[in-house]
Amino acid sequence: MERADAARNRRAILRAAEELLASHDLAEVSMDRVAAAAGVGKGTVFHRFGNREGLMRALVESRVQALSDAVSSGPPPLGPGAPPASRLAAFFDAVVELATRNVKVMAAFEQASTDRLNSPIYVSWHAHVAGLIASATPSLDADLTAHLLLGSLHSDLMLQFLKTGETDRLASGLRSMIATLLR
Amino acid sequence: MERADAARNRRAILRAAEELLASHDLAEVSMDRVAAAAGVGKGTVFHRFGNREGLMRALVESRVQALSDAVSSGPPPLGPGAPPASRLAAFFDAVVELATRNVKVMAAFEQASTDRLNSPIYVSWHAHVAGLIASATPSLDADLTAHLLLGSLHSDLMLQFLKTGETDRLASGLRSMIATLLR
Amino acid sequence: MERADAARNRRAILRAAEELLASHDLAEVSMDRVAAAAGVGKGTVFHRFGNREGLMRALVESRVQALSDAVSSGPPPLGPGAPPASRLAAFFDAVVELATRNVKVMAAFEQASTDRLNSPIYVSWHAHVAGLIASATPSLDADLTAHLLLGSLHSDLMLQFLKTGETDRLASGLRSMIATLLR
Amino acid sequence: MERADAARNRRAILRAAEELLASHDLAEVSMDRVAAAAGVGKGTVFHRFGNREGLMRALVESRVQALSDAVSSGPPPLGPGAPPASRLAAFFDAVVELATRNVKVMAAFEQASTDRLNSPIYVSWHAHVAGLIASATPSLDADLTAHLLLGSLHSDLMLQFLKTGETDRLASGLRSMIATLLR
DNA sequence: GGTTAAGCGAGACGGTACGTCACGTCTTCCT
DNA sequence: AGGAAGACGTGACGTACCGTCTCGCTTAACC
Repeated sequence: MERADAARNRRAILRAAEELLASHDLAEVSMDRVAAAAGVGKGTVFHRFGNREGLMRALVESRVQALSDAVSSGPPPLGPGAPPASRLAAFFDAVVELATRNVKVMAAFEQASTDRLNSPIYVSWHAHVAGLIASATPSLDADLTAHLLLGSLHSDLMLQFLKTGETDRLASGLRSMIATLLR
Repeated sequence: MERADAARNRRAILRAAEELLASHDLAEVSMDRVAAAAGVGKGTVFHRFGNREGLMRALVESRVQALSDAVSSGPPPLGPGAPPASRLAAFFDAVVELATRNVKVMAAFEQASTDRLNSPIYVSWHAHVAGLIASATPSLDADLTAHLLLGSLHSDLMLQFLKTGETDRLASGLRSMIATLLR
Repeated sequence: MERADAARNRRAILRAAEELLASHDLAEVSMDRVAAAAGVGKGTVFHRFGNREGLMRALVESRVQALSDAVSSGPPPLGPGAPPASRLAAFFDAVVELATRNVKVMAAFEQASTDRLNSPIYVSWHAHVAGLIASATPSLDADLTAHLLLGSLHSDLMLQFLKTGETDRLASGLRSMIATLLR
Repeated sequence: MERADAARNRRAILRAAEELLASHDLAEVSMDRVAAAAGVGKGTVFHRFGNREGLMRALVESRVQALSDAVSSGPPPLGPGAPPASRLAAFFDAVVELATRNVKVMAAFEQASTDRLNSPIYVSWHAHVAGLIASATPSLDADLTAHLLLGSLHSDLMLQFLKTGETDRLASGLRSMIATLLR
């Protein structure tokens, strides 16, 4: 079992990392600073998360958990039960909303990631999207189309639209794009 | 005017960087090594290109020049004259082909870039694509759609498809996606 | 406590620096080369010694330790017990001998030093010499005279006499000078 | 012949260097800054003075000229005519005074000099001092003693005494030292 | 409740990349 | 034609980062 202090430190680190990301430029959030801000030695951070990528992934995962649950077992249209096209639209709406609220975290993850396309999160998202596409419009190359759609979620684009406060323009644009493609 | 030796060194550096990128892992291509491989002092590299990002941008630009020329003044369908939809398809074909041949360079640029969306290349590509979309299908949010389409060209995706040799699957998928959207 | 590897590296660095100084021109002994010769990263050298001056000081200190011990607790005439004049003569003999054997190191230190007169070594030497002068000949301005005498030990002078193999001429000249002054 | 503008630039450079040395820390007086302050291209500085050492030497020489003249053809006791001991005392008084007024310049020269002991100025001073010593007290090793005495004039010591405003203590100490030695 | 060993915490340490700076050269232009 | 200007080349220095390693401590499970 994880010791009590270990759990406490894990939380402290995640929280410190989040706050630093929120308040500072990405490049300024070094592992050292995270450790210091968490009131913890650097070794602890690495012990707990392996490396920068691990920390950032953990950060993302903590923010993504709710969505995953909603998708796999929540109520429609996000969860099972609704028609694929609706689920897809709902999913991208949710993802855009999620990414909007956590741009810095997503950006940090992307930047630290060595193999983004094979990270658990991307893989699961891709599987979900591709599955929905396949059942909605079998004539499409579902696998590829899923990649292309998910490509729209890169943090730099999110950041750009967030800066001008047009995130819903992004969301609606994506939704109509999906609608057109699945027709 | 640029001095003769300066020009020679600039070429040597660009060439050395390219060769190193081709033969080594991206992380191993340090500025020092580029300098050494070019037979030039490290200071020279920084003097000429400012920083890593500058070098990588220059590298990309050198590879992109031909495409830019073809787009602005070459023969149709890439250049002016063809209907927008054809030009768009031709453009993405060309970009995929270009990116395929220079994945390492593109990846290096992305990784070193602090503000990809505002880099000259992205800006010009986006302007071109958005313009074509606007004239082909005025009902679309051209600006946004251009961003979404260009999002498909991230190096990690290119790399993935290149590894399995399916780059034409990517190209054709993109083309049909564009066709659907512009309809 | 100092970690085992740290101690090992410290020794390796000092040794490499010494050998490089012995075999190369002072200007060619860069921190990079020292690191490389020691089989150690450059960061390690700076981590351990702060900067060039720190490294050179450490080098000198390592060579000076024996003399310091002999002065503070060794047998007369260098150590306590002998009359001040003898101790002074013995001290300068020893210092000249020491400096002769380590000209390059002393020169390197002088060159890298920003505030030679306040370096621990100079301060301790000066205190020792001034103390002896004061007790031998109270009528002298001991503090000042100590500075003047120590001024004779600049590496450029040592080097000059070393080149012509006349170091004992220097030593005996100094000794007789001291004798005259203390009379 | 030197062109008029060349001479003007030479003067401007020397003057700029002096002012910079007076108002800034030695390490901050780079050749670039001297050139800029003189309103002149960097190439001009190097063209005129060869390198940093050359510039600093020129600076020192410009300050030392008057003393040299006084020594070789001025009135006693500095110039010829007075007994050697007096001339020596007068010389060191003059040098201390000179060095005091120009510590920064002297320090800059020392620091930039590769072979101080063979610089024209040191050589001439040494010859003068050694000659006087030899004729005043033939039993001494004049050559060596001259070196030892001149060793007292290092800029770091001057600086130290200048900071505490005790330059006359230094001068009188030196004078009595000389008196004792020549007796 | 005390003991102990395994996990944990802390940060010193190692190494490499990046970027700055200053010196000195060299070409190009101007007078 | 020679001097002025500064772009250019070069290497050294030092910083900052990531990730490792060692040593001391804590804690949780067991006696």
